[in-house]
Formats: sequence, structure tokens, C-alpha cells
Amino acid sequence: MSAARLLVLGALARRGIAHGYGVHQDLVSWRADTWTSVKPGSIYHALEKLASQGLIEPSSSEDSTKLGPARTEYAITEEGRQEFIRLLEAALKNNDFQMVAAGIAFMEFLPRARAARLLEERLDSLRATVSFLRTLPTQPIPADPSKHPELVGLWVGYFDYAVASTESLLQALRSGSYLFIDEQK
Amino acid sequence: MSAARLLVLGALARRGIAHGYGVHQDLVSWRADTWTSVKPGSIYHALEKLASQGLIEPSSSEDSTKLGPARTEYAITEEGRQEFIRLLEAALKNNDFQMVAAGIAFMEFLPRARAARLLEERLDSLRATVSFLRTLPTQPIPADPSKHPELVGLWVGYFDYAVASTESLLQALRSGSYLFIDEQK
DNA sequence: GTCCATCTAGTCAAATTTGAATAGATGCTT
DNA sequence: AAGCATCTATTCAAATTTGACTAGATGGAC
Repeated sequence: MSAARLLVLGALARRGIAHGYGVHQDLVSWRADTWTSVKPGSIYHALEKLASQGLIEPSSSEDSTKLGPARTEYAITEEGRQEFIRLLEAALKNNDFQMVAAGIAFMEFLPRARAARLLEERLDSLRATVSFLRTLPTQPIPADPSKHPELVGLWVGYFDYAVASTESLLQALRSGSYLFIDEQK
Repeated sequence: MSAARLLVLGALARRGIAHGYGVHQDLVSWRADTWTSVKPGSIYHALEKLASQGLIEPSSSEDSTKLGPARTEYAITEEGRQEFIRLLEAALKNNDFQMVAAGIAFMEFLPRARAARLLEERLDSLRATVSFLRTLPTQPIPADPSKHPELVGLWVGYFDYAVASTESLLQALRSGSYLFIDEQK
């Protein structure tokens, strides 16, 4: 699964209609560029691919405030929304940090209980990784990089942090923070 | 820069001679698969690319313990070693976690002082990112994902951790841990 | 009124990655 | 001794990403 596909679908799900440059600007304004690296080319590719699959459709809502060169606008379809939800669920279970971050950015598109459930699954998988890493030997002067104590230590620390931050997010969800799609304002 | 290229060159630098499957096994045995995701196809691609650039050369040291199907073995050339050092230096300064991890795995191929210097540069850049992230607002109920407090919090925590782990590694280097290429055993 | 910087918007070839498939060798089991 | 799982080793098409480039519009300075 590509992070670009999820981010582009998510941007479309939020806005309803958008063009490539607009999606790019959204990502920048969300600071998504701090935690992912989705270049313009990838956005346009994702848009074309999604359009060829019928998940989004070229739309001609020629915005009156249009500036600069011609743009191609797309609207998300019903199938696109379904695909978005599928990718979102996969992202929240994913072990890759970029994917998880993208998933969290859009988590309110899922029902609260579902988001919490997915984060619990992620927690299980992270804890399993921590347990595994702790079984690795850390020798003072390693003969090969696998035993580089600082490298193993780096990863243990990283996964410990991932566990802690996921727990705290889950806590926030359970205590009613945020407004999810299944809830009234 | 591709992590695959650095990992393949590094594996060759350690072994002198290797074939694709062997490189893959090295990466697995170093647990590199925990922190990167380099599929076999990428390894073979990197080998072919490096060979076409003269950084490695097909070698015919037909190992007598050969098993299974025919293999193509490669030896690293002098230019390959130079490129390896270039990539290694870039990796240690890099902000991408996978790159840094690969850089740390091979850091003893640099002189100790040089490795320390590169990690200091990385530290500066990480601290700048932390400062920037702390300037972002964190509102209780965000209107858009950029202000998702948990998302910003996630990244602050992540970069804080990166700073702390880099500091501790630097400390270890300065206090004489590990054996670097410029040092006698 | 024209030069130029900047913002808007997108295109494209080349490089890289992915995922799935192919295929030889070895050894166990029945 | 035939079947079959597993380990060894690689290939390849398709998908995706990268990096560099093209190009129209606006606004300000001169």
C-alpha cells in the first residue's frame, strides 16, 4: 500500500473536490511533509491511477476564483470512499510509521470503537516486536552489525516509544476526545 | 539515495564477495528487515546497477560449498568503496530513520572523529525540527489534521526520542566504544 | 509597459520498488 | 523411489517514486 494513495484519497474525502496542486498544498498545510515525503509527481500519478479505477472522477466545477494555468479537478466517488476506508483501516494496523501517521490524521472517518480496535491490534503487534528485540544479544564489541548494541538499543527505544504513544492515543479515544464520524456534534 | 544501494554496497564491503541471495541473508541475519524493507528484487536491481557503473564486478570465485542453482558473485571495486563511503556519510546526516539506521550499522567504516562529526550535524538538524514542531498549535478539537494534537504530539515525541538516542550514541563514540577503521585492535 | 520573481499547475523520462512467479538442489517420509 | 516440503537463487512485468523540467498568471518595481 502506498501512503500517497491514502493521503490523496483522504484529501479528496475531506474536500469532496480537488486538483493535484490543491492536494499538495493540503498536505503541506497539514505538515504531512514533516512525516512523509510525497512529491508532486506521486500525487498526480495517484490521481490518474485512482481515476482510471473509477475511485475518483474528473469534475468540471470550474472554480470562479481560479488562478494560473488550467487544472484538472476530481471528485471522490462512492467506491472511492469505500477504498479510502479500506486503506485507512490497513494504515492504522500497519507497522510503518508513515502509514500510521496518515491513518491517525484521518482516523475520525471511522467509528470511534473501530478506530480504537485497530489501535489495539497495532499495540499487540508493537509489543510482540519489543519482546523479540529484547531477546537479541547486545555484546560490547560486536562482530557484525546485528549485534551493534546501539543499533538494537535504537530499535528497542523506538518501539518502546511507539507503544507508549499508541497507548496514550488509545486512552484519549476512550475518554471521548475528538469527534468521530458516528457521533453528533 | 536508496537504502538498498547502501545496504548492498555495505554487505559487499564487509564480505568482499557476495551474490544476491547471500546479501539478502546477511540483511536478514542483521535484523535489517526489522528496520528496513528491502525485498529481494531490490537487491538484484541494486547489484545490476552497481555492476553497470563499475562499482562492483562479476567475480568467478566459484565457492566449492556451492548449493542450489547457479549464482552470480560480485566483488567490490575501489570506486565502489569510495561510493560506499559517500553514501555512508550522507546516510548518517540523513533525517530518514532507515537511512540513519543503515549508516549506524556501517559506521565503523569511517574514522571515529568523522562519524562523531556527522552525528553532531544530525543532532543539530533534529533539534531544529523539534523546535519547529513545538511552535505548532495543539488545539483540543482540531478542525483539520495538521492540528490533530495527538499527531503533532506523536512527532514531537518521535523527534525527542531521536535526539536522545543520537546523543547517547555520540556519548558512546566519544568514550571510546567500538572499533573504528582508523584504529588498531 | 516590460522585466522578473513568485505562485500556480502539471508533465515526463528514468530510476526504483514491489509482488509474484520460476526453477534447481537437498533431504525426509512413506 | 516417488512425492513433497524447504532452502537456494534469481527473474520479470507492473506499479510507484523521483527529479528535473515546462509553462501560464499575477503583481510589483523600474
